[in-house]
Amino acid sequence: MATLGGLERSVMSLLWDSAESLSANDVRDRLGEDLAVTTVLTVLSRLERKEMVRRERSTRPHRYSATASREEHTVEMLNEVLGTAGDREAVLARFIGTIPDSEAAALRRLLQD
Amino acid sequence: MATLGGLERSVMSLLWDSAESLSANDVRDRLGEDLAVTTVLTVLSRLERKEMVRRERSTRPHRYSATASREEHTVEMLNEVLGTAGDREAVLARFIGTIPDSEAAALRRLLQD
DNA sequence: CACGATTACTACAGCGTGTAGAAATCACTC
DNA sequence: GAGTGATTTCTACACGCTGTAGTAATCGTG
Repeated sequence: MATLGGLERSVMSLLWDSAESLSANDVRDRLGEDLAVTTVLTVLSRLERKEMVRRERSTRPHRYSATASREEHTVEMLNEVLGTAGDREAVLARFIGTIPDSEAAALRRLLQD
Repeated sequence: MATLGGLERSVMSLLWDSAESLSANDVRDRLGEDLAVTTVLTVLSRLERKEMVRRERSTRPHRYSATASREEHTVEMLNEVLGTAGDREAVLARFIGTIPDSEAAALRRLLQD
C-alpha cells in the first residue's frame, strides 16, 4: 500500500475524526497550518487516487470522506506488514510478547469465543 | 521508522536469509540482477545509516549483517503501525478477526501461559 | 451574462532511492 | 617501499513522491 506523507496523514486524521464528510475548505480550516485551498485539494486528490478517500462529486463543494475507518485502515496495515513476515506465526508469537498485559488479556478474552 | 525501497528490501532479505555475514560482493552475486558493486555498497551504507545493517569494518572486505532478525523487524513494524492506531484494543479486536483460524488458535495457545 | 466560488491543471523544490563512475584507500607481492 | 588489484568512499544524477501553490477552467446564481 501507499505510505503517507505528513500532510496527507494530517488530512486523513481529520477525516477519520469527523463524523460527516468535509469540503476542502473545511479541511483547510481545521488544519492548524495556514495552507492554500489548492494545496488541500491536491492532497485530497492524491488521497483519492490512493483510494483512501472517497469524493462526492455531485454536491458543489465536493465532499470528502475516508473510505475506511482509522481502525480498518490500521488493520490493513497490520496485515500488510504480516504479509512480508516469512513465518507469520513466529512473528505473532514474538509480537504478543511485546504488548502490554492489559492488551494481552483483552486478546485472550477476544479469542475465547 | 524508515520505509525501504525495492533494492533495499531485496538486500535485507538476503541478509536475513543468510546465516553468516556477507560482503558487498557476496550480496551482489546473490542478487539476481546485474548491479555494480558500488551500487550494492551504497545501498548497504544507507541500510547501515538506518540501523538495519551492522558492518564489520575490521575485516578487509567489510562484512554486513542484519541488526535484527526478519521476525524482530516485523514485530517492530507491527508495533509501529499499532502506535498510530488511536484505539489499540479496537484494532487488535478487528485484527484477530482477519487472521486465519490456525493462527488464531496458535495465538490462543500462546496466550494461555 | 457576469461574478464569485470551486475545482483542475501545471509547476517546482526537496527528499529518498536506484544506479554507478571516479577518486581514495588498503593489503600484498616483489 | 613502490606497484597493483581489490575494496571502499565520495560525488552525481535521474526519477518518483510529497508539500506547496499559482493560473486556468468550470460551475451556479443573481
